[in-house]
Amino acid sequence: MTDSDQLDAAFSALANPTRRAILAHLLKGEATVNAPAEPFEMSLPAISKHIRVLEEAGLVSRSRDAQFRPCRLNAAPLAAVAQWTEAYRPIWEARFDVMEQVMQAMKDKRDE
Amino acid sequence: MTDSDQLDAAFSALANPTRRAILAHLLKGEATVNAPAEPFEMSLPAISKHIRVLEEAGLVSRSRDAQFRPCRLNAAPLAAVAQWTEAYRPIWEARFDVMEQVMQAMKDKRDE
DNA sequence: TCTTTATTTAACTATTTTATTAATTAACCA
DNA sequence: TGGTTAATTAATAAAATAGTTAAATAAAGA
Repeated sequence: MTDSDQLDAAFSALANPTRRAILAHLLKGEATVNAPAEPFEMSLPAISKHIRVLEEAGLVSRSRDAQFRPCRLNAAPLAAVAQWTEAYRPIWEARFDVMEQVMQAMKDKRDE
Repeated sequence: MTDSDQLDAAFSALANPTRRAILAHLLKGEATVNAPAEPFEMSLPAISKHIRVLEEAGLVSRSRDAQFRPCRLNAAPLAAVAQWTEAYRPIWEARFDVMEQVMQAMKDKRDE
């Protein structure tokens, strides 16, 4: 799997609100399939599949505990995502600078 | 459009290597549809559609210049992406800490 | 052993995504 | 005006995604 494939998998996995919610849930600690399913009006197999997508993207790993399959967060692919976005930071920061300048100019005008 | 919808759109748009390459291309400055198409073995309509996806995610905006439609990068949605990932930074950094500890332990062992 | 709990697999459906080629629109230029 | 360039739309097709319900599997526990 190339770096690009890993980013594909990570970004695709993150492109779904249910999956992002599952990750957020896992920030609080391990959880089984049932646990993160509760807040969603969705069948268990659907949640199970979402978890599999997260697992295949390397965002989640699972162990075995009797009939439970506890998931835990593996944020490593998010480090790659964060690193990728960093290349664009100067652009959006430049934007904010422009916005600040505009706001300053408006303020100056008001205070004339 | 909710915050979540915006993240959906941004992450989906970024989940494709052609689209990420188009963004990378736009880091160097404005470009027309034809320009970022060249390095890809892909038809023009395909590139055109990718640009539309980027546009709908707010990552690109376009103007008009005769028969050209120059695109420019709009990195604002990436600020939201970066912000989203920040919540997970402590997790991956903790991971790296563990890795560092393991490496330190190996070093210590070697130096015994 | 029988039942319950947790989870996955199977089978299916609807929608979306990604690409293609052919045709169309828009604007310049000779 | 007629031709060229740039880009989009239309029509289509294959594959992936996201969900469903029903059935199967795995382990615990009475």
